[in-house]
Amino acid sequence: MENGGAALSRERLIGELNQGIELTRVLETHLDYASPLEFQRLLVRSLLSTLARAVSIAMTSPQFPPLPTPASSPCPTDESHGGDVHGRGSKKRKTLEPQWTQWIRVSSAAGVEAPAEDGFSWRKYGQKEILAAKFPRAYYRCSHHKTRGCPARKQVQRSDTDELLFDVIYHGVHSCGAQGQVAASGAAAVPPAAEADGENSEPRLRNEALILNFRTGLAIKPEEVDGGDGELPSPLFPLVPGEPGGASSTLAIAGPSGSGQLRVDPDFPVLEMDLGDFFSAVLDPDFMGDAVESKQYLSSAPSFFC
DNA sequence: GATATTTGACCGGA
DNA sequence: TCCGGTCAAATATC
Repeated sequence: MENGGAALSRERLIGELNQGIELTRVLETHLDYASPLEFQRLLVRSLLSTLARAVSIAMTSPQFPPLPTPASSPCPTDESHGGDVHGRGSKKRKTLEPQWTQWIRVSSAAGVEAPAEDGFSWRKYGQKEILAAKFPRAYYRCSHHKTRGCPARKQVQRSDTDELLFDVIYHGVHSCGAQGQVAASGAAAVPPAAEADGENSEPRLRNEALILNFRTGLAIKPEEVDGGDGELPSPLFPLVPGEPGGASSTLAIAGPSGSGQLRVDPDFPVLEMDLGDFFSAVLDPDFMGDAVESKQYLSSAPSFFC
């Protein structure tokens, strides 16, 4: 309750640091691809911006609640803590899995009960009415929770203010390494290109492969762009694959830049860009030559991997 | 029949 | 004691 603010700051800090990791990874990827220097420079700039924000959060919120475990890495290096799986007799262990949390806002087409797939296979294990919320919160865990002990979980809750928006909170990271199993869930799975390269895919392509998944059928509406002065929860977010038939799903980012656009840092307005170009360019270096014009890009790769 | 979802109950932290 | 998170039996769907 009274720790809500500090906890939120901590989560935001984790999110910022996590973004820094992802930015570094993307930068590394694009170094491999000998991407334009300007693009690489912007990645570095985004990285610096993210780290600066992390430092700012840490400095303005000096009293973070102590972490229950000494884990300093966002990656679940050891799943043995608390024996997350098959914990008979202990039905609640929310403090045993700090790892990292990510706030995401996606909006789906009207009538959709839940945000579309985010690249992983989830299994719903509970739903709860939340006191302060109009809509119940749904609890999901990775489908490989039992078979592989994957600790990844997520909470999905419809926004009170906008029924088309969903707040998705991710807990933990996928240790199952099954980012490609979306195909089993049907919609917008692995695009032809990704499938073709799947056999020869390399580790460095993991993020690209995941995000390429979202490029298929993804419709982004750069609409209702309205400035604001709030804080951006985290530019890191899973994307929303559209309907197979082309029905649009809208990706929205909660934050000062409103829906349809991503602003990396309020202090760096130069890094504001259109999402459609952003995804098509950043997430697929092969297309950069076509997509990169005079805009700048940065990473938004979901941080599900270690 | 296998798998996924729903839902009420239980547990534990605050 | 309240409330959020999880379990697990019942139910639905494929």
